[in-house]
Amino acid sequence: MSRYDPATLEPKWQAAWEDANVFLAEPSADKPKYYVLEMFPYPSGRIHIGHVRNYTMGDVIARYKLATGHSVLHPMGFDAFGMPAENAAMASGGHPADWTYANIDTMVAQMKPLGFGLDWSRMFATCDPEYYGQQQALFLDFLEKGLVYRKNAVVNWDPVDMTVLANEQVIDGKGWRSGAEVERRELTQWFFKISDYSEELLDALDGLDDWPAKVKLMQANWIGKSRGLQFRFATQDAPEGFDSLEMYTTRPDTFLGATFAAIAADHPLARALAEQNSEIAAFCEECRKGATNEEALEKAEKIGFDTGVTVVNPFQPDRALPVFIANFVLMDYGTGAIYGCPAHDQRDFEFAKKYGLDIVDVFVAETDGVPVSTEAYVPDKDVIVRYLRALAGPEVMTSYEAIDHAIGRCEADGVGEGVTRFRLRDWGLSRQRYWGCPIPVVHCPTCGVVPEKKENLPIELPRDVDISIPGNPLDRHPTWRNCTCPKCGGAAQRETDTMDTFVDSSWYFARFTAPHADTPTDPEAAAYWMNVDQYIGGIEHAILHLLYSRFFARAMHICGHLPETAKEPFNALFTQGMVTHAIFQTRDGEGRPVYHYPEDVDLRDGKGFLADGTEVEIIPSAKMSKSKNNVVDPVAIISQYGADTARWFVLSDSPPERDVEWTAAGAEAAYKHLGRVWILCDRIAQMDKDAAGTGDEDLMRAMHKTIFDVTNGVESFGFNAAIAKLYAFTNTLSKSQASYAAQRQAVMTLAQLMAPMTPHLAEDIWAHQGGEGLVAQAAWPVADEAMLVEDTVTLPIQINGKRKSEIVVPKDASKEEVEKIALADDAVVKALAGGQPKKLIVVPGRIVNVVL
RNA sequence: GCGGGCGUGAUGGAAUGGUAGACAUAUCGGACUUAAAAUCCGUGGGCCGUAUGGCCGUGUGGGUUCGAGUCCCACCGCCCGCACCA
Repeated sequence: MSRYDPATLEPKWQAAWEDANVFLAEPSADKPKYYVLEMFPYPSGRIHIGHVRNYTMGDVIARYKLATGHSVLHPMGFDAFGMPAENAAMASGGHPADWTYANIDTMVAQMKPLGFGLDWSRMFATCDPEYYGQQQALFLDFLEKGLVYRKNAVVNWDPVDMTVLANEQVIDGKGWRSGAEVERRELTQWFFKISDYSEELLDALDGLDDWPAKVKLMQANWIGKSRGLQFRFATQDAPEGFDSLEMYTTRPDTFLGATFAAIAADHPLARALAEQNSEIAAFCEECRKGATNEEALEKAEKIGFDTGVTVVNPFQPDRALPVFIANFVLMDYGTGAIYGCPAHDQRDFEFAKKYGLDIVDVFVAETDGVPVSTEAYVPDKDVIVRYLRALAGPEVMTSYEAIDHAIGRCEADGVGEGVTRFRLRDWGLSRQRYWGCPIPVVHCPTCGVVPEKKENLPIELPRDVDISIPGNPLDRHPTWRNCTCPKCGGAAQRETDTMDTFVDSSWYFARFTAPHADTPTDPEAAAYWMNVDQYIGGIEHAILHLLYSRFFARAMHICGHLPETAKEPFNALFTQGMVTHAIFQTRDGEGRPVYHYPEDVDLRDGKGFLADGTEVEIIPSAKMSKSKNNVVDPVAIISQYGADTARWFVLSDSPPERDVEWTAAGAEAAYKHLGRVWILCDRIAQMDKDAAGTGDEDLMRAMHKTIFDVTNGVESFGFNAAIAKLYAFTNTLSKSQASYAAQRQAVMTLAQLMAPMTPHLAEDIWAHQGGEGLVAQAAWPVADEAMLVEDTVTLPIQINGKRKSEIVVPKDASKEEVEKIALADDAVVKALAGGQPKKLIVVPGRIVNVVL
């Protein structure tokens, strides 16, 4: 043994762990359990360095928990349904299943050399019939409990390809393949009743102490609870049956600034008017153009059509407001009708300018009597409250109280009432696609929609489908949809829609507790392993995936698949950042960017050059993208440096919640450091075993301090800081003149502390020093508190808040003693020039501040 | 557009409201070498100074505090999400 050779030692230790079944998750009566889970990957084809970062973080936790005496569950699987498989099949002529399973095989083969402590015996893919069959069983249970229902909803429709498009397939309002302008079209679809749980999902966020505050805030905003006034505006010149229009508002300050009303193209009134007037009908069609996503709707040019109908605001009986049909009002939100206050809302202001509507400024007193003219005046809270108090009386202190005041008035007059609303909409799960979990229901001409019998599950996807043309292959399959009605036994048709892939990922964490059970979960296993103690994944899942999973856990509890305690399935959540990489680009003759691979770029003094000497532009920290040629392939990194270097680097350079930029220099540095640690270990192993030395005590103090710091770092996701402490301790150890016994203890402890991050190297050091068994199974070192405290502390002295000097005082010195020593300090004496300080602040153990 | 976040040396970053820049990389200087690489030692925010040291400094502008990278307000820039991408 003479050099660090990861290519040899890594497979060796991986085999050793496997032989010893180190990571097989087994319930234990006398150990606490710990379930650590990283968001499972989509089988895109190859693992990405971002996966390496994600699973390394989870692995650090898993290995640490194992070392601290837990029974650990750390599983891996694949989120395997979805559009990319269909797209790949369309492009290559293959089959989505073949593509998916081949990718899974490749990715597993790429993951194993990274040495993750995973229980591979629990692996599954969501496209396995064993998995999605249980998902169908869940669907049937939800249906029975009223947690799923059918209603109409709007989808993106490509009129040329005659197919439904996902939002990502809509580019600038046009279909990605056909280029045709996308239309909004209504289909009957299945929905989960997540909105029934709005209040609960919101309230329960309070109990999620180990979730990032920002994720909880984003979810709270997404659920969007509001208390407002729902009130009726009496109509004039409206078709029969439309005596009034219902509006909802949370903004009492805009009541009197209202100058127009707008309704959705799908509002019943708009539909009624369209029947009578072809111009209105044409306009409504126009409004239905464009994508369904909120961002597109918000950014789209606002257009309106004056219907000739007017309404009267109950707060302003003498003013008739024109009613427009407008493309920015959606039937799904609120009542499908709004009133506009142009003076105090920029969007309404622009609409009013465009259509020549009145602008009534109710805050004119706040703007020195100058009314709104070029843009809306949006008042801040204090201004609103002052205004409302003047309007409604001195008891009004908040906007909320003003709403209550208005509610009272409207209820007395019979024109409105208080309503609590949520922004959260029900979760539409129907997808008109092949590669997903079939929805297990049957459409019977006599019985209507009938749930499939559980004994017929799984309803498997047919293998023989034609993927090559747009549309749902299940829909046009010659025989698959033909079946018998589970109720009457007559000829019937299967539902051909499949489920949103978010359904697949909303309960996989529960399935991991009993991946082979013939029910969705095994109650005993679920009771033992749930909840997920630590969940780790990207911030991009902050809202949808995590909210859906929280809903699913509740629904599964209602159906008896999860215990009450698992209603919040993730005890702690950590959202990690991306791995980025610089883009190296030059420009072609027309100024278009040309992207260069990192291996073609020579970096010198922060500049990059091609082989011919051309300087390239470096765009740092860009998201990795195949088209930008800046993707780092973990497989190449492992073959060059080994898994431990990759693991060490992705943890070391940035805080885990932030993005980390992959650099060749950084990877090289990590590799060199691991090599130095190995050589250090080797040197200590060759020392004279009886060698005495100096500085044993100092080395042991440094060791215990490092144990303390690294333990804290691992516990609190401060991996980068923990690694910095390990660097410092390595430096200390390599300079140490301590005895062999002390140095051996230090290097073995170093190996233990590094083991969660660089497990292979740690095992090698452990074995090299004659350690017993595997370091993966050794107990985590414990810091000796007595070794952490020094006898004296150095306190900085500030004069007027600026550091000027420092003093050394005994660690248990009283405040008075510290004051005395501080006042005797040369710098303080000089600054005081014989006078007395105005104030003397002593923070024991921390700092002294002398105020002159 | 709406919601959320981030901003510290040349670079990645460290810092329970208490010594800003730990640790690492680049650079520069030195040792070793015929030389280079590797390795080791040192330097490593800016300005002034031979130096002891001094002044400035955490995106910008204000505020709170004995003390602000950290807390509050406004602004600028970048990133993420927006319900059929996973």
